[in-house]
Amino acid sequence: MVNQVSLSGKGVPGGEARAGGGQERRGSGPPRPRAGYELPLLLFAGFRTLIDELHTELARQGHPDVRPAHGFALQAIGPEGSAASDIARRLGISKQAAGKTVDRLVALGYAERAEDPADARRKLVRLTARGFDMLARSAAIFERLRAEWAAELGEERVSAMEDDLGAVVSPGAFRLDAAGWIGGAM
Amino acid sequence: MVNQVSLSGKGVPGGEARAGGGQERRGSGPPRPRAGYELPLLLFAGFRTLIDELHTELARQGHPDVRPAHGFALQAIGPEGSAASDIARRLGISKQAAGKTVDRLVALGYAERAEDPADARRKLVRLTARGFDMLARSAAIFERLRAEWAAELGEERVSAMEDDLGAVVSPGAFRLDAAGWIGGAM
DNA sequence: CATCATCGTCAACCATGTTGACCATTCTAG
DNA sequence: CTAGAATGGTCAACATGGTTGACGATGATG
Repeated sequence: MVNQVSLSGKGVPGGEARAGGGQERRGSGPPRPRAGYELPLLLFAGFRTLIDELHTELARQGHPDVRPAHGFALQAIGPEGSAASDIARRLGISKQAAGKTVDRLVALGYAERAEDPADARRKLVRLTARGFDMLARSAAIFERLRAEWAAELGEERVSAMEDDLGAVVSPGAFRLDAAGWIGGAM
Repeated sequence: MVNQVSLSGKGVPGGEARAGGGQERRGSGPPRPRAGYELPLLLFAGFRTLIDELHTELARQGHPDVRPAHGFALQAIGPEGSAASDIARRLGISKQAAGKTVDRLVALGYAERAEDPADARRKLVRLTARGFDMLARSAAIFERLRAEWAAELGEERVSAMEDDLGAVVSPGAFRLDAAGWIGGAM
């Protein structure tokens, strides 16, 4: 009755059949489309694969305490620094939540707060050298991971995936408020 | 220095240029690959787009209180029902957390607990009629969403995306423990 | 100058995870 | 058969990352 996800096995719906190369796919069976529920799972699994590898590698390079949510927040701060309420707007969360996240980043040594001489209400949040280091390493690691996918699938297939996703993704989905989105109060 | 995500705009990296059709992409500029950080963002945005539309539609069809995490949990219970500790293993979370999630699903009317006659320790968690209804509607909605993507991009492009993701995704990433993964204690 | 908007923060709360501890039950070796 | 180990469920305490509501301090504007 219900289109049940193949859990309880490890069950990548079509993934275990071709772990090695990347050439002879599509050509065995009939071209029946996959079940609709597999697409979101595959997208999430792809995202998660990249993020997990990123953080494994970051941990190896001296950033063991960063969580995915922190990376998003660091991106939201930006090289120029931001006020907490700007961060909140960019992440799509309340300014109180942004304040707590900044607290956490400060505690981890990735950001610091400074007074804004132009406006005594604001407190500018800036990346520390460690924050910049983390961001630079992240960019390099993402570059490497994409290159690995391109080596496996072919550059034009990765580009096609990016172009296609860019075409169908709703603009609102391109927000940084990944954390708390899944289970949260939406 | 740092490969900064284009936030603070709305900034789908290459998405706003082609919101309508899906034909004339690839052919304008040089084929320089996108920056590596865009791929995970696009994958997540794709996932999120599908899930957001699913829940918008579910809300319209009489399931306004379901969260993405609940869908995962219902899938983990399965049509046959499961013990809480099985659910925990499938979701990759502690049995205590699974118990709380089940509490929530029971409170929402999607699941119920029953004694297991064969083992007095176990308590079988089963879907209610409402739970089955939600799962069936989810499957139908996912089917429709995939068809929309196929209409926009072409069936072979969607299939290619699925095949390619299936090929590069790490098996461990295909888990149902999406909730809490991003910010959590990993 | 009075009013209103904005910035940051405090407090209380919710949802989801985590460990550790515990009891009841079942399985398994002797 | 029984003693000990595994297993299943739950309670309690805590962390994290959200939420709303309230509020003081500051800045902008009539």
